[in-house]
Amino acid sequence: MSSSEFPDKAADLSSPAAIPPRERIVSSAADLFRKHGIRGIGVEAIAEAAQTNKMTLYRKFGSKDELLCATLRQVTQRAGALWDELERDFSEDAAAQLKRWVEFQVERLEQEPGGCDLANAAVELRDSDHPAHAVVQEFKNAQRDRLAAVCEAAGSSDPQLLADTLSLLLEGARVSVQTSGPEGSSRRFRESCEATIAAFSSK
Amino acid sequence: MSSSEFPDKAADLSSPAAIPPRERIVSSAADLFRKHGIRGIGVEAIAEAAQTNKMTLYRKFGSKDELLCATLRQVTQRAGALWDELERDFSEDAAAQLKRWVEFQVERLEQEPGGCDLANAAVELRDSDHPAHAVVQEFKNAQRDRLAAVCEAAGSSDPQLLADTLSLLLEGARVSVQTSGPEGSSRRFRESCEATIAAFSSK
DNA sequence: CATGGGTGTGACCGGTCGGTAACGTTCATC
DNA sequence: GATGAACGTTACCGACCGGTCACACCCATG
Repeated sequence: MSSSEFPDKAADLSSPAAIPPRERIVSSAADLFRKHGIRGIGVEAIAEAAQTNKMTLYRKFGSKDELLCATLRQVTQRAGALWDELERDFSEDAAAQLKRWVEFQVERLEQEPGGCDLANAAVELRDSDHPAHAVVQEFKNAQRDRLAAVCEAAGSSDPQLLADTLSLLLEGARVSVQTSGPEGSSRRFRESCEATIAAFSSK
Repeated sequence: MSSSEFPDKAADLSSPAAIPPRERIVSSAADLFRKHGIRGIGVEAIAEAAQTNKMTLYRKFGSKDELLCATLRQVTQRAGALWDELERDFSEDAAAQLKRWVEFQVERLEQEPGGCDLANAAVELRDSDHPAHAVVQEFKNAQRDRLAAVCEAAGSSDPQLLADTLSLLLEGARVSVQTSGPEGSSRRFRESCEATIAAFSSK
């Protein structure tokens, strides 16, 4: 503790730079929860990963559960933003929008082999009274409704059932990646969706 | 430690009676893992639930991970036995077999709102090197293959894809129960399956 | 320069966890 | 009745956990 007090400022990319500690904590928490599970990581490790300490973490978030809910809410917001971006790319052809949605989910499936953070959290927290469950449930139903709107616009024979079916396929694919590996049923998620959409195409 | 050494033998139903301690431990472990998650329950509580103690638990199973694998293997065997039973009930009409499979899964969905123990374990244990992952993966792929055999017999247009699609629907339904509640997409699992099967019916 | 809010530091608390050691007990077998 | 395997009991270990306390620090504002 004497000379050269800031050894590798070059490696301090994007961490204590301009981003306020609260956001750093949420980002680190999301990352570590994803890697190790909620019960598998301690608050101290989260604080260190965020280049801060446990005390400031507890000043921003009253408890680990609160921090968890905050990270889940960030995940839902990010997912919502991706939806918005996707819809901006939508062509006017409503049928093409559904195919675009499928492609989008295929990409996420390949790029995020850890599955859905929200679903994983809900599975890990068996206690359905946990506040995180409300966040997850609200988000999942919202996602389904947005998808149903697309199905409706595409003029399928039974838009609600199509949305539910595609939702189940997606949820199943994102967990199958974890249970059966990348060579499991999730590998054919795209074809499953296409066959389903074709089956529901009106007249 | 003096008189009345066996206070309530009447309540000792099915526990220390004739069932050997090893099976009792596995059963209790399966039950408690299901209720509280793997990381959410301690070995001591498992031993007590099995009407035994930690020491004998560790004499039968070298570690908590070993015990977990043993319980997961029991789950796979039980599921395999249910499959066998289901196939014995199969009518000769191959198409009816698929409908029977759907009904069977609908029942499980309603009776076991906790989802699939294997999938839940895989989600909770993020570390893919954990030995439990091998048990889960092998089982999931075996289940898919058995389903594919039924699809093949039913003479659908693309039996493999149908099996993968139904697998995804099932996996999705079993996790959606936990993420979206019983009023989520899993509510229409039966109709999703029926529509899918209809779409794949050959000519 | 004084103030005060946001932040860092380290020690600490009570509790729980997975796992082990040592010793006692039961009970069937020879 | 001796033997030995299987099981029970208690205490203990080291590690880690979520959460708190007291105190020092930095820095912008007045």
